[in-house]
Amino acid sequence: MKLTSEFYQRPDVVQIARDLLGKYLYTNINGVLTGGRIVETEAYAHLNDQACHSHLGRYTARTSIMYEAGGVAYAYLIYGRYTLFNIITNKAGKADAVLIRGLEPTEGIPEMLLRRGLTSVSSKLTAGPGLLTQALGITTKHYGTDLTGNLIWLEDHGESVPEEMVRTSPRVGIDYAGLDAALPWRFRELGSKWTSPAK
DNA sequence: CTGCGGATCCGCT
DNA sequence: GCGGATCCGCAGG
Repeated sequence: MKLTSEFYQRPDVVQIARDLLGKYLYTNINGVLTGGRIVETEAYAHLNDQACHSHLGRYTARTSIMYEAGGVAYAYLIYGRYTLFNIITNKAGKADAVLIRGLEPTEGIPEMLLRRGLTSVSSKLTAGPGLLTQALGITTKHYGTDLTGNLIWLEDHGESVPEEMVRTSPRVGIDYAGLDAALPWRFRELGSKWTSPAK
């Protein structure tokens, strides 16, 4: 069943990031259904989380959508090249977000391969926040899309992810066959800035 | 108006 | 392991 606004509007963004593991993300772009199972997410908390775009509490062209009630898409361009897809959570005015970092492809694989310019399924298909958006056809045009609608949405298939498989906070992920690259190389603590790899 | 740096990925060494 | 690609949001003057 489709996730509802009640799911997205809960106050604990880390818990939502955790709960999103094992859920399914779908798009229906130009009549083509594509989707996959979520295996890695990352929580961004509104105030006092220096890695979060809304952490200063400012309302700008890019961050305005973050202040809407949970259940809308925040998509933005990074490095002039990749679109990243976030789910806005919490109540209106509480600008939390969850970045979707990794998917296990399940639906519309031929179309996703086409969009990615690949010929066979591998970790190159959807193991990374900038890769899965390309596979799903998500662009910055989808900024603000209602996730309870029929363009981009999430489903609960009743699958549970055992706690011992989960690495957590604020980045949460599970290991699984075929997408080893989904798991991280760098972390930050919730509330901190990014730790630059080499700079 | 200008300048800077980024929630990334890929290819080359 | 490292640099480059290639936009744009945002801050500062």
